[in-house]
Amino acid sequence: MSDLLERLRGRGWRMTSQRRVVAEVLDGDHVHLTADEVHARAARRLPEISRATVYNTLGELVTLGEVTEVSTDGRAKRYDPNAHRPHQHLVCSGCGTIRDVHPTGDPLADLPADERFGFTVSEAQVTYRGLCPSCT
Amino acid sequence: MSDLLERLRGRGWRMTSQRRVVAEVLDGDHVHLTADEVHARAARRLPEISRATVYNTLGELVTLGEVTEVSTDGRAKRYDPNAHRPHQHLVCSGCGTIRDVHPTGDPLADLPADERFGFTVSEAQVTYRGLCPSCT
DNA sequence: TCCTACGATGGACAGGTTCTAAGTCAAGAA
DNA sequence: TTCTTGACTTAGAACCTGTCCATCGTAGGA
Repeated sequence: MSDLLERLRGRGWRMTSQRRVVAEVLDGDHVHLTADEVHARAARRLPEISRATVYNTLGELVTLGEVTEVSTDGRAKRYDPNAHRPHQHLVCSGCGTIRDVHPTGDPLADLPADERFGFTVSEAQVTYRGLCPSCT
Repeated sequence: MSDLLERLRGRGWRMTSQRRVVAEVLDGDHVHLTADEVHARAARRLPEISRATVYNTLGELVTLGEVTEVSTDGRAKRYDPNAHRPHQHLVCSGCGTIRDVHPTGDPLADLPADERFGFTVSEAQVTYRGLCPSCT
């Protein structure tokens, strides 16, 4: 977990108590938290942390490539700290639970040149949807 | 384009001028409009149409399976009138343009049983991201 | 033509996120 | 160590998207 803090420091990040707490929250359980959940967990350790700071910090972490944004429904974005190992997401249509999954094959290879319309395609995100065991 | 109106009438839809205009807007250019853009275009023909009506009508069209919702970023949902031919989306990270694409292969088949965690997986959405010719 | 249930209206409201102006502090310089 | 400064944080307002509600209007059958 200090890995992340080390990397951030190495990139010249000014280390404040707020940023440290946000980074530690994300680096803890590898679940997919909303900004509000991150704020709630951070506030347990640093009660006066403001929402704006959480949003700012999350935005910076995304820019730095340390976490990725996941927006599976139209509701709040979720933040995925597992940005270094490529993976896709499996979402329960019932309760919204998200799991990281690792499909075989490369979806990028499945998009023929004549379906790219001159785009420089760099990424393929796959979202699997279904019902989890408890919602079935 | 009257196809859509015919189908809706056939399903017992009560045809009002508002619903007609919304359906026609969607059935016009096959682009992916936000609810607000649909409202703006509809209002060019029927200035007093309200936002609530546009949201209601779009929601009904989604329920009927005539259009699908697409949320590629965390921002406004977009409405895709091309609901009858299965396809995926190619999104420009620069300007947000969305194109329908038809990859080969079936992403559902690429998710092994031991990566399904007991879920009943029913659908796989693929979002390709990159830069369009004008944003490159 | 008349009725009436279904649809439309607009304004309030709510959740999520971004912006702003003012105050605070980490970290390099002296 | 103390000073300095610009980057960071804060609270709250503002904004955007979407939903809800009470009331009014009208499509379409009798």
